[in-house]
Amino acid sequence: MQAASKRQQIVDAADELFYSRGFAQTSFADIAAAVKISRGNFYYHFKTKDEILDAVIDKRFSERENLLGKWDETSGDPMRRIECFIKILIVNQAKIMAYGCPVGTLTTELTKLDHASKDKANEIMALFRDWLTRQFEELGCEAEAPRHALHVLSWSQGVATLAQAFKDEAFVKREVDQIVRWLTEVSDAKGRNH
Amino acid sequence: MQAASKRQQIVDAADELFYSRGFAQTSFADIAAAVKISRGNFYYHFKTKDEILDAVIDKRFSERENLLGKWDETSGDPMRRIECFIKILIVNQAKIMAYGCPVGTLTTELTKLDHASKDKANEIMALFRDWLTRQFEELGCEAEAPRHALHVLSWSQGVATLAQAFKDEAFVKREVDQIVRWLTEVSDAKGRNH
DNA sequence: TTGGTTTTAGGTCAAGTGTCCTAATGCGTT
DNA sequence: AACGCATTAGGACACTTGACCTAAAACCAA
Repeated sequence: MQAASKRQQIVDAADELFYSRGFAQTSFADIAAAVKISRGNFYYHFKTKDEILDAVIDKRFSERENLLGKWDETSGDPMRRIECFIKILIVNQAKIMAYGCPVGTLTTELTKLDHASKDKANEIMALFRDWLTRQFEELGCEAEAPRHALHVLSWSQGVATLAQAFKDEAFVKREVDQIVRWLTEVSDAKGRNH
Repeated sequence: MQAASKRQQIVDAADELFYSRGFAQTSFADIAAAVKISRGNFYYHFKTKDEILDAVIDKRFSERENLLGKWDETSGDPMRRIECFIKILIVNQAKIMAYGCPVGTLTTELTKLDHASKDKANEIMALFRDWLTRQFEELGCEAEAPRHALHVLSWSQGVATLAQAFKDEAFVKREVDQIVRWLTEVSDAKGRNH
């Protein structure tokens, strides 16, 4: 009948709302209204708010996992792949300028709430970190790979935060270009060693 | 009688709580309990929650303003001053790893809430940006000064975000060293032009 | 049609929220 | 001692929250 199951619709709506308003500031009623169901029906699908949060985190995790996996397959060059990662800042610019990075803002909020699922949310960040580490390893950076990975991740998080604060499109573009240049330097430095 | 006025005590307590738990998740009762006053007495000092928020933002702003001003006076070298700014990440490491950057997390939260005082909070970030711009100008970077300022600010925000996520002390130290090295390069490049 | 499962609507509940009021208390000045 | 002001306590209010229940509706297989 319906394209997506009601449960999936709820998770999708909650995902959007948690992103745009924050987890704590999104109520059952908000989500229910977004999916156009009653609050009672809502309870049928999810017993607690934390249950929805876990579902949203699971969704975000697997979506990111799929995206990274696709990049692994489509572009043979690890350097290209890291570039893809960085370019998310451009692709999702509008949303990032409005609500920040979905991953960064969620981990920050859940940590402040000292929420039971904060570690689970952090795993998305760790997914990025580990994927980036693998890319740098393939690039020939053995010992430096984990450090480079954190560097790129940190860089992009900073750009997202300031993009939200100042809404400066040129700044985002500039920083992305700069990361790519830095990436080229790292890659070239490795190339000279072979 | 008391060292600080009751009003000041309330603002201080609210400042701490807004930082550690977030604005929306801090209730009147929380603040009242922290200062050991009744909720009714609370209303005598502040009529609305937004009024407290504004007072907290004012406090944070002037505190940062004073700190930057002190650096302007004590160290004659703009390069030293920017270094001081970056080293906050080390000085406040414990709190940053627990709650993130006080300025960054507040602007993020208020933007998501679409709160009336979000612009006011952003002014603290702008204060940093403008101060950094002046330092880079003094360093001899004319046209690049605003760009360098945003770069340093963005860098530090990224480090704060990841520090909170991964609690990796070595990472923070490494990134701080790296910013200082980058700073030296920028400064040296300018030095050659004279 | 029947019967059973899935799904829905609507209402209730206790707890907590920001806001607001009033009465009482302390305290310094006269 | 008496007055006036600043400060405090405690409760009331209207409202929202997540959680929970029950009964009706929709659906589907036998």
